[in-house]
Amino acid sequence: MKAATRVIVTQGLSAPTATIAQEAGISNGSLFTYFESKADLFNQLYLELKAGMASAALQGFPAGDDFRKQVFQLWSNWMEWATSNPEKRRALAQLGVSDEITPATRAAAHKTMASLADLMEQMRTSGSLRNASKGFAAAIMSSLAETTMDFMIHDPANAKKHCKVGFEILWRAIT
Amino acid sequence: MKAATRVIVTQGLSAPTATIAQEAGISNGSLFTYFESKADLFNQLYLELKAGMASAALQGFPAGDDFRKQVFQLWSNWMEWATSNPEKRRALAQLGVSDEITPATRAAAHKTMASLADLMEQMRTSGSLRNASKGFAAAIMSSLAETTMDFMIHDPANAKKHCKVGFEILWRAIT
DNA sequence: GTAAAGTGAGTGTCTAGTCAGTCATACTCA
DNA sequence: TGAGTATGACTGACTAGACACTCACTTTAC
Repeated sequence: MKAATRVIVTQGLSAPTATIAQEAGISNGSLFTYFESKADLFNQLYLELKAGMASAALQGFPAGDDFRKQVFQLWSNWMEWATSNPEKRRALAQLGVSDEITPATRAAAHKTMASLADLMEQMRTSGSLRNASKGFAAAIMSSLAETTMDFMIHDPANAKKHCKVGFEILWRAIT
Repeated sequence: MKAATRVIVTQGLSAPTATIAQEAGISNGSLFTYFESKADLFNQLYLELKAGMASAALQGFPAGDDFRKQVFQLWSNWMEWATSNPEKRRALAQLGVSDEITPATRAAAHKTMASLADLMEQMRTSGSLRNASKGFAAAIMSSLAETTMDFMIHDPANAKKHCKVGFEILWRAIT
């Protein structure tokens, strides 16, 4: 999985399986004893990365704290994950738009993010996004997060600032 | 270009050039008298689609009107373009993440959107996004627009509502 | 001694791009 | 007027290369 992530980042999804195998230190043949096909590898990887991202975002979530602090904690965790795992994020971006990823895999990935979705839903209903539909509100929040991550990674010198500004935009959108 | 757009939407960027040629009603060989390579075709198409999108967004821009109305006009135009050209948008999304599109093409595309960027910059400096960097603010606005488009296309029954809600979120973000 | 894991050359398939030749068109001039 | 001719668009069979996946065989682990 790590090897595939690295190779996808540098060569894209059309990278030969042989390259992935080499990067993993195994033969091309061996790869197919672990994964039925290249598409299967991609689907499993997508699922693993999504699950890892969600669990990182929810790490050490403060239960009783006030709402703004909770949301900020979530935001910080998410940004922390993104900045310390830029490769995973880039690979995920590529996999996400690939048509090799089956609807079933996407559905499974969505399930692993259920807690995250619940929290977003809570944010939506409690503020000015309440007129937005559930999915739309979640998508808006995700896209604000994704855009902020892009800029933190692309411009690390101002990462802290981007993180804060991004959060303020989110907060103004949801309250 | 139209044929390529249609084929990319249904088959992705890995569609054979022969399929694109067939869709255009010409032979595979002919295609290469108009485009040096498959990548060249993709780059030209990307540029054309981006330019078309920008010009559609700026169509009939009201010069003297009050600022909120101006921004809303821009927003409406953009959403109108997206909903009446879902194929172009989907093709653009695929091309945008492809590594066949050269940095030079991306730069040229950026240039064709200069007026749009100017307007976004005006929005940024005049409101609460003034703490955000220029690029970051523009990216946030674009991603709000893109997400809204996605939902308008995906859920046409509520398109009008999504359009309005999306604009309100943008307006709250920039004022 | 045996089962499991690993190997990598080989196979079948796919496709971008080529090129030798066809065909439609516009123009010339007897 | 229309046969001849030049031009360049168009054609599609073909080539060369790439790559996912297989399988007969080797190595390792216990």
